[in-house]
Amino acid sequence: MTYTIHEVAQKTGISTYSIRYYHDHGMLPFVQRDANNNRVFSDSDLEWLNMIVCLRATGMPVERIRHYIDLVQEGESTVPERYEMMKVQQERTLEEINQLQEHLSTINFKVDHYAGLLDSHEPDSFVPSNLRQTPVNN
Amino acid sequence: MTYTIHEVAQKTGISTYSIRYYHDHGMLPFVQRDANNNRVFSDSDLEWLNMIVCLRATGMPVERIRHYIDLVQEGESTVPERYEMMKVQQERTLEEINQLQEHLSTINFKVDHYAGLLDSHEPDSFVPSNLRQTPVNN
DNA sequence: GTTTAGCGTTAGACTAACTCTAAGTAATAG
DNA sequence: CTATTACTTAGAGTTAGTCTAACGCTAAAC
Repeated sequence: MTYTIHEVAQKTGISTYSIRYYHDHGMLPFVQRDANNNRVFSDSDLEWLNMIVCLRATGMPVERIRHYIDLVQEGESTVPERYEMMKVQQERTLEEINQLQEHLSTINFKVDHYAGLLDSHEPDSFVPSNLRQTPVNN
Repeated sequence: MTYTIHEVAQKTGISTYSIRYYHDHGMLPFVQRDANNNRVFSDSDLEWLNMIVCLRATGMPVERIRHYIDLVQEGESTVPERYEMMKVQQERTLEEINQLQEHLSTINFKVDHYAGLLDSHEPDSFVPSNLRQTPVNN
């Protein structure tokens, strides 16, 4: 089964711009061309693309991904380096998730804060008069 | 208590470049200048900076953050919009964490895969001869 | 049989959010 | 009094796209 660039974009949710960008930067070395010079994607190219998306989304720079893909093509002797790369990425991603969770709780706090403010200004809600007009920080 | 830009960079882990960038783009409207035109940061500026970092790290564009900070300065009447902004950010961050967790399991899989490969090539490990030299995909 | 619509191509301009460099000022140290 | 240090600004450079313009090929419409 083969796909046009637009079909790939549809299937993966990645823009055609990005797909061309990845291809042009050596991250999709197996993509073929048809008689009309159009890119032809196979299922295995889609899998590669998914891997690229995974690595990008977890913060690996394009240049590193390119290097990783080069390593894969060089064969089994590069497994140790690939292993190290993936362990680094694993660590980085765990760290990133932790940070996001911390940021999320900051945001949760803000949401609750604003919800409280809005609630206390609902016309129907009762607020003791000595609590109205409290200074709102932010 | 006040701080120089380098002290702030140290305290927060944000580069002086970024701090100036945020200030220049209206996201730190309360930062003062000393007689020598150098930026002077207060503890409350540090808190603002932390909020900026939180919003940036969870994917809010600089322009939106600026807008948020403008809203805060406009006073209580903008609480509903700020509430909506924070709820959007909350939702987006939850989504982002979920995606990262999915990507992490892809990476975990790779790590295990490579660990297995390395293990089976350890000189001391026993591998039945009919299992050696299996084709390594990637 | 031409023309026009549709999908693809490339080269290159544009953008966001930094990141860095260069050139300048002002206080401080020797 | 000069040298170093800490800051300033303007503007160039970088990354990872994103978009536009100009063009090619094919297929359907007139």
